[in-house]
Amino acid sequence: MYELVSIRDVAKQAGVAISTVSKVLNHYPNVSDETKEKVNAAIAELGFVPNTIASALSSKKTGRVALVLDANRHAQTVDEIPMQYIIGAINKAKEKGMDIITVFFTMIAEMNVEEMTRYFQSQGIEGLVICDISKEDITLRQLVESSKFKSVLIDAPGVSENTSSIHIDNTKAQYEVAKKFLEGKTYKKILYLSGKKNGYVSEERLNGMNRLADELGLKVLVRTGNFSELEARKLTMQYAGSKDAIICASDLMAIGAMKALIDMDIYRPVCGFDGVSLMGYAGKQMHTVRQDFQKIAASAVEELSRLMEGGSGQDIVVPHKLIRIKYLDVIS
Amino acid sequence: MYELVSIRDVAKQAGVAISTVSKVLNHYPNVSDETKEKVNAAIAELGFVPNTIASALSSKKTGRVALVLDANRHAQTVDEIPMQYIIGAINKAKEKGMDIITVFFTMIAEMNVEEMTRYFQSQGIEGLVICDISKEDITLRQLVESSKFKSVLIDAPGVSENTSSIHIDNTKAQYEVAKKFLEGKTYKKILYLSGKKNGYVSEERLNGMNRLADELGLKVLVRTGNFSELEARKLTMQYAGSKDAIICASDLMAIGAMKALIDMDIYRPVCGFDGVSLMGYAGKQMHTVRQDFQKIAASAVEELSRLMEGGSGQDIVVPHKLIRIKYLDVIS
DNA sequence: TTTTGCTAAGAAAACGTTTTCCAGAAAACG
DNA sequence: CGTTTTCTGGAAAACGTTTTCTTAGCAAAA
Repeated sequence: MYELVSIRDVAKQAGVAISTVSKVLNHYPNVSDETKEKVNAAIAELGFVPNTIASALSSKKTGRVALVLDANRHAQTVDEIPMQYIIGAINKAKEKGMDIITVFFTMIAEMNVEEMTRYFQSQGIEGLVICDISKEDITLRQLVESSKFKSVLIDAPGVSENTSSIHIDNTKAQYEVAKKFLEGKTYKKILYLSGKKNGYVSEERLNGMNRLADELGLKVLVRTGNFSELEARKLTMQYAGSKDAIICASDLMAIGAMKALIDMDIYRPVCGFDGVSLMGYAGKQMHTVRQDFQKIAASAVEELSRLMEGGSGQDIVVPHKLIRIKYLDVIS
Repeated sequence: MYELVSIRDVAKQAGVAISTVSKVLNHYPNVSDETKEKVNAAIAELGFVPNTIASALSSKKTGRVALVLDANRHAQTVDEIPMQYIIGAINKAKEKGMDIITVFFTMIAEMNVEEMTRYFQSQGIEGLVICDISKEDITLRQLVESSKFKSVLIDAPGVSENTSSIHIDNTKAQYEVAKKFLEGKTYKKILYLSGKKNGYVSEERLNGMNRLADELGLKVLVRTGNFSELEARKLTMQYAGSKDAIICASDLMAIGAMKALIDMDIYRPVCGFDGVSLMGYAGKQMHTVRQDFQKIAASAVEELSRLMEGGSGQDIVVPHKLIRIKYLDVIS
């Protein structure tokens, strides 16, 4: 590191004490306009930028935040959602003067709570944005509940003094998109490809589906597709023959289903969920739910910042949109 | 931050001086096995983890590295390459005890060299992995050449004492894949969709294409597709009618070309470049060049670490593979 | 005039490490 | 047995900030 100019140099240049420079830097109240100006002039002249590391050590505030992403997700390289989370989080963090450290589940999978705590603490991490935690990620859940860090959970419940939750209304969204999908149709026998067993969003979406089924008197066969394209493909091969339509808890599964239908050479309408642009490449039109993942991640960072400033946790529901996705939506 | 236990506590527990603990921590030579054991016992007992921030301040070594990604890239949400870079870099960094800060071009676009330098320095960043810098990114290039940081350029030239370059042999790869694509065929009139004007890899690939054209006596019409699907689509619409085949400098453009051909309802064989799995979703078979982006990014971090330890820059050529991509390659 | 209250600015300790330098003991040497 | 060398461990300064405490100065109140 080339530390060219320090607060010390600024102080000398401006003819004031180090502490005074620091006060100007941190917008302390008790400093005269005159001194402020002198200091700012010196800062500009010397091209001083505060050393965030020293500042972090002294103030015990790092502004560092970890974005924790599911490992399973990027196993499927076509899954664009994690990247959207990253972009949204990083941009907002920049705006807020925070630093995002991206961490994958796999990196911390073998750790227990104490180890995780120490790992994050030694890195100076003060808050966590956790994406898609499931009921089975016990250690991570314990970490969140330990209240050692402020955290925001994307797509998982868990509001407390130190924890907020941010998500769309999955139940409602699944209900609505399926309803629209079925509107004016006479499909009764539905194959529903659910997400993960013990996944929060999966259960909510399933609830939405069930509610609609009750309302419309549908016969719904539920199978767990694990959010996997391949799994959806298999299940479609197995069950689609005797069904009227297929409703999926994710677009990736919808693609798997569509590909299977093509291979089987039968037609069944398919309904998706997520609104990923990959869908456009399957070359089909389809009803789905559009989530703005970048915006969700940005809101999560914003919320985390609020928590870190002393706010207490809350449940945030972001709006979704029902769309009909098609090729031209994507490339234009 | 909850600093539970410091080196001071360890020292007290082990009955040695602070400096001794530090020496054990950093594997200094002059410490007896007996003392080492005492210290390690104390560390284990207290669950001590060194505070990386204090360590960074004191040693003036942060181990922080910025991964700089092209802004244009993620405008196309289906582009999976940046995510592959991120995964590869982060995993290797973890292994090496380094920290990756992901930075997008857009964030630093409006800065001049001095500002960029200060920005990175204030963040304690010691090295850069820069992806896809082009000839027009003058400031970033100046930053690299300023030698204030060690850097590794992915897909761009620029070897010096402080800078390494890592890339496949684009010229050769383009030559080979096109040759294989044309093998046994009689296509003579080729539409070549090149990448960016002033892009390093684009020029290299074009050279490879030209070499083959000379060799085989092909008539090649070169148009700049800017690595954009939409642009490739337009160019295909415009020129494909009078050509025998289309060779593209990226898979994304190949997809654009294919979609256009479908819309035009004519058949022309298409050749791609990159081997992205998205290709599988276009539902076609195609010749292309497979690059392992995760591995490339991992090697880049490894190389950066070598530079930071005093090694000097070098040019690293990683191998590529010629493949024929198809749906099942992707989902299974 | 003396006291009180207030503001602005400086002095200095602290944050948790690393690293240089030094002292003492033990070992090697003549 | 005295001298030098080697080895181990400790003391203390340093890294660049923040923050608490103190003081000087001055105006208002008594």
